[in-house]
Amino acid sequence: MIAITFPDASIRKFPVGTTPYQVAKSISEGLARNVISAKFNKQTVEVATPLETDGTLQLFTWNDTEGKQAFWHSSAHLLAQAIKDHYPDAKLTIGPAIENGFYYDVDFGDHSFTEKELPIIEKKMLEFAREKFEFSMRMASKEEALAFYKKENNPYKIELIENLEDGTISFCDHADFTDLCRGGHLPNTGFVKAVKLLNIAGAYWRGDEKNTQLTRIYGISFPKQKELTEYLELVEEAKKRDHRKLGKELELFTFSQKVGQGLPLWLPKGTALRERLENFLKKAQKKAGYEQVISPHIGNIELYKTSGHYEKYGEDSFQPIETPAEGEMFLLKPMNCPHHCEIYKARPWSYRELPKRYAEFGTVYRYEQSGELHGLTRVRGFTQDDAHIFCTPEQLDDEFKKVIDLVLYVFGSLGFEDFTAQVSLRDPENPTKYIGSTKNWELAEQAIVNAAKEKELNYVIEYGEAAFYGPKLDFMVKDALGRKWQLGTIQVDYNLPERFELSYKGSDNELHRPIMIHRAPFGSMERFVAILLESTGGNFPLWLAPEQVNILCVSEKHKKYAEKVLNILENDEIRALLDNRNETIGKKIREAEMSKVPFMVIVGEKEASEGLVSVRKHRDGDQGSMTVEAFAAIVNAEISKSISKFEV
RNA sequence: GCCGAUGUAGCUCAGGGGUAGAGCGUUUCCUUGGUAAGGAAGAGGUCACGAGUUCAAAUCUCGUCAUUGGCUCCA
Repeated sequence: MIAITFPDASIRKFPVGTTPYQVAKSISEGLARNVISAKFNKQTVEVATPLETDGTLQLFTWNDTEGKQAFWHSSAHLLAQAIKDHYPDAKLTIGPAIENGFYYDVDFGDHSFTEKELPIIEKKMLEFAREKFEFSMRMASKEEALAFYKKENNPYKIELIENLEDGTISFCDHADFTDLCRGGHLPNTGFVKAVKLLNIAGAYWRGDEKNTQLTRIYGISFPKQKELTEYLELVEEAKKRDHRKLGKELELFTFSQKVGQGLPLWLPKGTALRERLENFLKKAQKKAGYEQVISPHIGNIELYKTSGHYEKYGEDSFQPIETPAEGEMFLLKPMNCPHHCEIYKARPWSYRELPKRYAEFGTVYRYEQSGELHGLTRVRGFTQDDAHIFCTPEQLDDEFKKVIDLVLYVFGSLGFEDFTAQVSLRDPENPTKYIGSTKNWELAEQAIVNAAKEKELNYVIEYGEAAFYGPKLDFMVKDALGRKWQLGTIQVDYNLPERFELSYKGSDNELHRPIMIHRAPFGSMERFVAILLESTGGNFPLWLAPEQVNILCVSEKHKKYAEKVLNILENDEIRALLDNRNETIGKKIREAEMSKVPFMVIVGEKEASEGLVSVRKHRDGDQGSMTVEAFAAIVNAEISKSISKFEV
C-alpha cells in the first residue's frame, strides 16, 4: 500500500500502482469524470500514471489553471496531429499551452500557410477529438528519439533532443501521432468538444530573429461549445474597448500618413484630456517638492555621446540632423535625462540643498521598428511625464518610497487597481550587458526590493529585465486584449551621474557623486491615455471627462433658458456643452449617451417656467429635476470624491 | 526589421474585368418635440499610391506607403 496525502492534509492508503484517475474515482464519480491532470509530489503526471510510492497528490479539473494548461497542451497535440495529417511534410517544432489557449510553431517549408486553411485544420482536430484517442506517455532513449526525428527529417526536434539528457526524454502518443513531450495531458482527446483556431503569425525558431521564421498557429479549445461561444463574445466585447476605436469615436487623437507612422496627432478633446492629466500631476508634484524645467527637443550629439546613449542606440535611432555649418550634429531627443543632468550641472550644490527634483513633460522621439508600432501604446514621438531626482546615497531609500507613494496616488485617483509591480534586476548570466560597478548595482537592487516590500506592492522579480544603466521598478497593466504594458516606472541610476561628472559638496567639505532616480508615474501621456481609455471603456472619471454635462433643449424655444443654465455651470467650472440643434430630444439623448457624456440636463417648457433642470445620468437614466445650483453641487461633490488630495 | 492579413464616401462596411453601393454623418427644406434614432430632398469617391497585363483594371500581377495579428526589439 502507498499513503497519498491530499491538499487538505488528509492521508489515505491505496494499493501500489493506483492511478490518479482511480483515486479520483474513489472520491466521487463526478470528479473521476472531470479530472484532467494531476501533480504527484509536485511533478506533473498523467491521470493514468500508476503511483508507486507515498506522496502528495493534487487532482485538477477544467476549473484549475493546471487543468486548463493540460487541456490546452493536449489540444496543441491535436493541432499537430491535424497538421501532419493534412501536410505530411510539415515540420513540427514546439507547441505549448499559453495563458488563453495554445499554439504550435510549424515549418511548412515552401508552402505558405494562410488563414483560409484554418477551418480545414479545425475541422480535422474536432474529428480526431471525437475519436477519444488516449494519450499515453513513454520513455525513450536519446538515441531512439534522435533516430525517430532523423527519419522524420526534423532538425528542430533533433536540436531540442540534443539539449536534453538521456533518460529524461519522453514521447506522448495518441492514435498514430507521436510527439516529443514532457507530459501533462488529458486522459483522451474526447474531452475537447470545441476548438477555434484564432490566427496565424510568424515566429522565429527559439525566439531569435537570426533563425528561420516559422508559422505559429494560435488556437483555443473548451470542454463545451457554449464556453467557446462565450469566450469569443468576451473577445468581441474587449475589442469594443480598444483605444484605437474609442480614440476615433471620441475624437481624441488621429494619425496621418503624411505626418508619418507612429506620430500621433492630438485632437482638441484629446489635448484637453491630456492637459487635465498633466495639471493633475503637476499639482501633486509641486506638493512633493518637484520643480518644473523645460529642455529643447534636440541636443548636440556630444550630449548623447557623454550619456552613452549614442553608443548604445545611435544606429537604431532617428539619424542625426546635420546643419549647414560643418561638423555640427544634433539628435532628436530620445530621453530627457541627459538634459536634466546638464540642468543640475548649471551650478554647484551642497548636500543641504538635495534632493533636487526636476520635472518635465518632455516629448521624445524614438525610432521604433515599424512592425512594433501600435495605436498610442507604442509610438515614435511621445511625451514622458518625466522627472529626475538627484539625491545623496542616504536619501535614496526615502526618495524611492516617496516616488512609489506618488505613483500609487496617481493610479488611485484614476481608479487603476489592476496592476502589478515588476522589479527588473540584472541578468545573472550576462553581467557584461550593464554599465556601472557591481557594488552600486547591488545597493540599488536592494533599495528597490526593500521599497517594494515596505509599500506592500504586489510585485514580481524579473531577472534580466533591468535597463543597461540600472535596475527599475515598473508598474504593469493589461490592455483590453490582455497584452501587458508598462506604465509608471522608477529607475535608479548610478551611471549618468558618473558620466556627467555630477557632484555635490558633502558635510565633510568633499565633493560626492549624487544618485539619480528616473521616474514617470504615467510612463508616457500617450500610453497612459490609451490604457485609461481601455480600462474605462471611454467612461472617464468625471473630473477627466472631455465634457461633463450636455445641456439638451427640448426645442429651440428654450434656447435662452438653456444658455442661462450653461452660464451657471460654466461659472462653477463645470465643462458643459449646449445642444440646441433642431433635433428631437430623444435623438439628442441617444447621441449624448453614445458619446459617453457623464451628465445630461434636459431643459424645456416645464424647467424654464420652474427654474429647474431635469437631470439624466449616463447609463443610469433619469434622476429627476432640481435647481441648477443643486445639480452643480452634485457634480462638484462627485468630482472631489474621485480625486483626493495628494498628502505628502 | 521579419511572417501573415487588410486598405472602397467623414465613419462602419458590402461589392467586384465593362457607368461605384448601403447605413450613419453632413447640407437644405419641413417639423418644434419630454428621457436612446421625426420626415423629405441633395451633395459627397481617380475604390491608398505607382507601374504592368488587357480592347477595357477599383477588381488580376508586381512594387511603394499606411493599418493590423504575431515574432524580434523597447533608452
